[in-house]
Amino acid sequence: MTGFYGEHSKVLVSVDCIVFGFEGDKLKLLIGRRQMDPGRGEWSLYGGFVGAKECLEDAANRVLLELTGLKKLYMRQVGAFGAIDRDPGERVISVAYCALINVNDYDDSLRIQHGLEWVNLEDMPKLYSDHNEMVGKAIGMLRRRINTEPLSFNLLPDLFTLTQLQKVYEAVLGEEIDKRNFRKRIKQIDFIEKTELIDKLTSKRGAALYRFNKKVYSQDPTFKL
Amino acid sequence: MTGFYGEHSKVLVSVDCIVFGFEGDKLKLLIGRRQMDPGRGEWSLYGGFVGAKECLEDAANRVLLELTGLKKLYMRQVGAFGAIDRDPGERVISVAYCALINVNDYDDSLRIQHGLEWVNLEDMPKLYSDHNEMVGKAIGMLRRRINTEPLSFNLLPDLFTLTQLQKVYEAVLGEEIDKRNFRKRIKQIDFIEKTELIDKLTSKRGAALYRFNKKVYSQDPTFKL
DNA sequence: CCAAAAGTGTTCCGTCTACACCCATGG
DNA sequence: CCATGGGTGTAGACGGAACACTTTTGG
Repeated sequence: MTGFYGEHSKVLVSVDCIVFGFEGDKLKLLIGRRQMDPGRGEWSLYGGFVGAKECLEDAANRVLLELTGLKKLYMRQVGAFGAIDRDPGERVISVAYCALINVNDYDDSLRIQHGLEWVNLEDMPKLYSDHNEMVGKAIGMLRRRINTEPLSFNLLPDLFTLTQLQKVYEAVLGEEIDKRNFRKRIKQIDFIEKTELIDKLTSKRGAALYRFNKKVYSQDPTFKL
Repeated sequence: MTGFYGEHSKVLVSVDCIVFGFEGDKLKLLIGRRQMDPGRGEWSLYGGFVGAKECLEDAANRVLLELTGLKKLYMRQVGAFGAIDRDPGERVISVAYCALINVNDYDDSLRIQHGLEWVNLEDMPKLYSDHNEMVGKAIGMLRRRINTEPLSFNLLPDLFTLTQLQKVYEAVLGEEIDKRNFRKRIKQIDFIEKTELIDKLTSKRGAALYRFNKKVYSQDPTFKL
């Protein structure tokens, strides 16, 4: 080790992934029973150590890929957590990342293979170490950003109905929204496109399917729901 | 070292402090010439390594105390920066913290002793490594939060005039605000108290001095400017 | 034929914005 | 007496919130 800063102490750095999904009308969180000591058997976020030649985002993406089989997820840093004894095993500073996935894209066998479960956010149990705090911060971030960043589409299939979209907003914000007002606002957003397709699964009458148009969005990436 | 996670690599972790002040009608940033290799002589934020027995907040507070002689500053985590070669010397993951100080409380001899300068934010030079990115993120945070968190008072003396307060808002948001509208909104906020005192320094007529009432705020810590 | 979800407009109220003049005082 | 910054109110525009009924169709 020939570093410039040799005299200073080094610490383990990990990433922990807060993976949100959406099903029915509930926000879900992907957690598992911890499979190593200390804390074996406790509910926990899924994480991993940051490699010597790996940047934080790469580490988070690696862990997410391992976990979901999915690349290019929506992912945002939640923050660094560095209390001395946050990990009972040894000092570990962890950087939390929040990812949003569409549950339909998710290969359930991977979930089972890793011993993971989707839990409703409102039923979240006590998690290992400071993981509850990480989840809390992540939700706060989603709430603050959902009206100014196109988050919500990451939780839905490519084609979605307005009712589904509204349910996502309601689940993230934790409050009911008036249907007519919601749809009025959506109509003004030009990167949410109505398609000719109709979804007949969730209702007898059928509902128009919409799509997030990334190109239109990137031309004017400002909106306010 | 008898850790549970012994096989994983450890890295140096530092904190970098983004210190904002306010003077006249400008936001200022405290930076200095880097006094060690690599990068000696480049403009840089002030930072320090995180000790083995020190949590991130403590490290940031230690560095800020060293720098300003002040405790209990308003301080928020900006985020973790972990690109592999972000530091040309050796791998260092850095957690950036943003602090707001009242320039009047600041002992200028400490500034000189550390070779630091206040620069206007708009004249910010190229900084060492990814420090410009840190500052950018910090400003974004301030802008998003200034209307829902009582930030602004940290940049002012205990007693301040409404014009001073407005200048802080204008500097942070980077836009002019209508004086009458601003004062109308301030009047509705009950934790901003008018005192009987009058400031005769900045104007001939004299301006009423106001005060942030922490107790009133803590009873109802929600507002919206 | 009925249950279940989709779809659709209007009114009201409160909030934000634009805007210009008088006041007090030190020098 | 005048230059400087302090202080004040109103009208019009706009956006958000409340609110209920009709449509379609599978079972």
